[in-house]
Amino acid sequence: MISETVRVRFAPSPTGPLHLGGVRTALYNYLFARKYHGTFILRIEDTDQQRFVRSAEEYIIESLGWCGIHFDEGVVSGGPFAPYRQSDRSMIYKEIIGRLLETGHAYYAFDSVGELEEIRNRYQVAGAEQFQYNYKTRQEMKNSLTLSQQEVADRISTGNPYVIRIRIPENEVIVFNDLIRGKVSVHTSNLDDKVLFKSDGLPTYHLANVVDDHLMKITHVIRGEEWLPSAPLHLLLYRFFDWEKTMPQFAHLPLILKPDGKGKLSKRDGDRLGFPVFPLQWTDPVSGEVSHGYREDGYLPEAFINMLALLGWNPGTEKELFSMNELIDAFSIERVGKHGSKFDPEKAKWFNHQYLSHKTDDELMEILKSQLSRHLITASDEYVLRVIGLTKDRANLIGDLWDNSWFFFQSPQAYDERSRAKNWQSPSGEIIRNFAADVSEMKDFTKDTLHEVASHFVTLHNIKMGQLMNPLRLLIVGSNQGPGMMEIAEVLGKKEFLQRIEVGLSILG
RNA sequence: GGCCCGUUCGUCUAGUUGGUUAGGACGCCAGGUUUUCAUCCUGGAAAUCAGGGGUUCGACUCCCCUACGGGCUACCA
Repeated sequence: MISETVRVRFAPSPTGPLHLGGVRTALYNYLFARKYHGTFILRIEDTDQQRFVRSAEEYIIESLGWCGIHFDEGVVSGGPFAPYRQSDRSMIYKEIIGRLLETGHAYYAFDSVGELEEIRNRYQVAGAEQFQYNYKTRQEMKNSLTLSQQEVADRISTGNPYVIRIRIPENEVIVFNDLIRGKVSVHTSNLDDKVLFKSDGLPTYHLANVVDDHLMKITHVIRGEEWLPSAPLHLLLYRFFDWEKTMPQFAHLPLILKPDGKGKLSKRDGDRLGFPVFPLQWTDPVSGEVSHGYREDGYLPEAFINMLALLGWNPGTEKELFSMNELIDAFSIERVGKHGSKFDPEKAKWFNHQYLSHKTDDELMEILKSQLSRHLITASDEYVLRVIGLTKDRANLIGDLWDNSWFFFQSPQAYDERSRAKNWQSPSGEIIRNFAADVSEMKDFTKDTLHEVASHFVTLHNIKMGQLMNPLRLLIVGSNQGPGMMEIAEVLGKKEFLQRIEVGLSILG
């Protein structure tokens, strides 16, 4: 089925940070391209100068790079179809739209934004159906269909702002085959005469997208479901330009929905429910507002990608852990689901836990060391490695490495109130004091010998192991967390161990 | 409102020539391991396959209707 050389593109609009859904769209395009040994292109669709955000393009590139999604052609590396930024291609669109004007498939329209708004209002007040600039209404509007040729020429030459609209044919059914949904059909009477060229001299998405996909020899358009309703318009454009023979195939991806409630996932949901919606942290250049990112929140890119890949696609097997190469191998557009998926932040955490626990101790050591340096702590590799061995199973996020092990590197600054209330009883002080005395006699300070001493101690004093261990942990760690008490003690060493007890006793009694 | 798309455990999903005890995963619950908290292991609850009609010996699988959900309906993408 896929015989020709595959060329696909990811074509984001630099209006802000790329969110989860955008990353997934990029990912599916990337997997598809790699799977068929095709070319993957990054095109920047910056035809909206109102919403343009300067730092967005850089953010998008950095995000996808972090994810391991790399481009063969595009704004970064260039390529045979440069330029890849639509604002740098405006001459191309300007020239090409002339063909549609000549063939009568497009026309000039002089109705101002204000006039249009007024008409929409009038329709609404009258309780009529929503106003559409279409075959029914275009005869009553100010455009090159209703105005004399002379007046049109005059208006243009005197600088009267205008747009160029497509002239949607009447009474026709547009049918196309979507790779994910199968046959989709729309009657042209439901389509409106969309603006192709704005009065600012730049094309709209619809025109630029079709022109560039054709010029860049795109074979498959894999994009979000929000484009499905306008796909028939795009098809018409291919026909009017006489590009139908090389028209790409379409695949419309279902959307990613909010975890709770209804609607598509938005930035607000992340803030509200406490999970990142963006791959990287984003600082809004205007408001200065900072949004969380998966990278900064401690997710591994492999985990993030794996999670995203399975949100809307599945391999048909029970395997769920996939490296990028495995994804490329297993991916197929036919196995992308048709319906939207609610995003589950808990599952994202689970994926991260999986990837973290599959890392080697050496890899984790490097990560923890970088966290240590941030806390101005230095420790030998050997020591960090021992700590990793004891704490790595407990981490979900990268930050947990430090959160679960900081007490190996510094003594507790405070004693957790709840642990204290639960584990520090009146006899605790005396128990610990006596135990510390026994420990100070020890020559061989290992977890095994400590256990022996502890067992002996609890038998002798006729107490339960917990009565010794729990308060001990409180003094050593500061709360009721962490790996086995004696394992911690062994790593800490006798001197540090006894010192923490001494300090703790002086505070808690 | 109109148009388009969709609908299997709470969530992500398997189920592709119609015949399955409707499978897995996350989460949840219980038990085990443990000196704590996690991890880990074992087990469990959890879908009348949105509802109703057909077609058929037989439908989650095919058709129709309804309901519900989502998207679009800008000189935004």
